[in-house]
Amino acid sequence: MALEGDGIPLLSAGFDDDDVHQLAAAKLQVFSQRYTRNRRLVVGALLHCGPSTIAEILNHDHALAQSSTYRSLVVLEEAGVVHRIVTTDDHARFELTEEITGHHHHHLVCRGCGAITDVSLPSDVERQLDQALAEAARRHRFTTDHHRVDLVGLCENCVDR
Amino acid sequence: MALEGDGIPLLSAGFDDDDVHQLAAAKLQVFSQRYTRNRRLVVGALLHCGPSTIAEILNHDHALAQSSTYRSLVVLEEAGVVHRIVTTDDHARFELTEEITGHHHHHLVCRGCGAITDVSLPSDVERQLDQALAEAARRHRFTTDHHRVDLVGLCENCVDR
DNA sequence: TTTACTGCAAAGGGTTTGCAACATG
DNA sequence: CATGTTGCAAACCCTTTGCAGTAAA
Repeated sequence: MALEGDGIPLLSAGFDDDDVHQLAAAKLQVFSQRYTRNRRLVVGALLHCGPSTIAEILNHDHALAQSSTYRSLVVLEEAGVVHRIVTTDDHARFELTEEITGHHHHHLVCRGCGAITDVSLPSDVERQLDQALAEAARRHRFTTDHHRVDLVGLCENCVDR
Repeated sequence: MALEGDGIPLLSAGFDDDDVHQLAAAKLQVFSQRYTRNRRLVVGALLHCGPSTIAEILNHDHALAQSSTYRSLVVLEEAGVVHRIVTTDDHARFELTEEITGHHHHHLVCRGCGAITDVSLPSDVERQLDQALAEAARRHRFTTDHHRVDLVGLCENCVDR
């Protein structure tokens, strides 16, 4: 199983690729959607490559057609299997949702190469932040879906170029 | 002067529109760029409307041509006068930078109408978050430009529709 | 008066969609 | 078999760019 840089498993112990696929299938079923070969390939690519652009997904699996991949991602997003990551502004990136991976995390967004690295914060910081954000939302009568904490900058490879 | 919902002035006391324009002109001058009528109009629109899309800027000032506005925003962004906000995925949004407004803040991003509301967090939360993020970046040898903390959800107007 | 900026219109490029063929339950 | 899914190619739409005319230092 893939391990994250912090030593935190991307998936909790016992979660393997099959579990992810089963969970994805179950989530699609709720929306009366089939877990087809293409959709499985897309999930497989994300499982294998982490946060990826469409181009990276297509490149990882030449069996996938571009338009179908876009359509698969729409369905997978609606079902809560994948999540669209907003980065700087070029290509869209997708990753498996926390509901699938069971792992809350944030992103280091490289403005050089666009790469995204997952990081997690100490749980006490996360908790305090959640409270402060909830309070801010309440003040503005804002209904929160999720929060987004990103660091924008340059990754190790791009910084010395 | 425009006041923020939290009762925190968007600009520190004594800052008025003229100060913003002077500061913008100074920042452009560093890059040998002129603070022209168009660029002033764009800054004026952002000053008046807050985080805005190109369409909103054009709508606010019918004297502005679309292509010129795009070009103005590129120059203003390079000079550190405006900042591109990445939201869900439709149109780009722009706001005046914190260097101009002197006010660190975060965003409530409405996935219904795309509206962006500025909020600020208690300084102790902000400080603790900064430390945790700096530590995460260090672990990954990541060079941070800035952090981004957003709440994604539905604004007051969009929630009951 | 030189250099940078503007505006129109056309091109670019990631994403979406129409439609006929296909596969899955 | 009926319905949902796929793939090709064309359409979309926000954004960028070429170029001739204009304004700013």
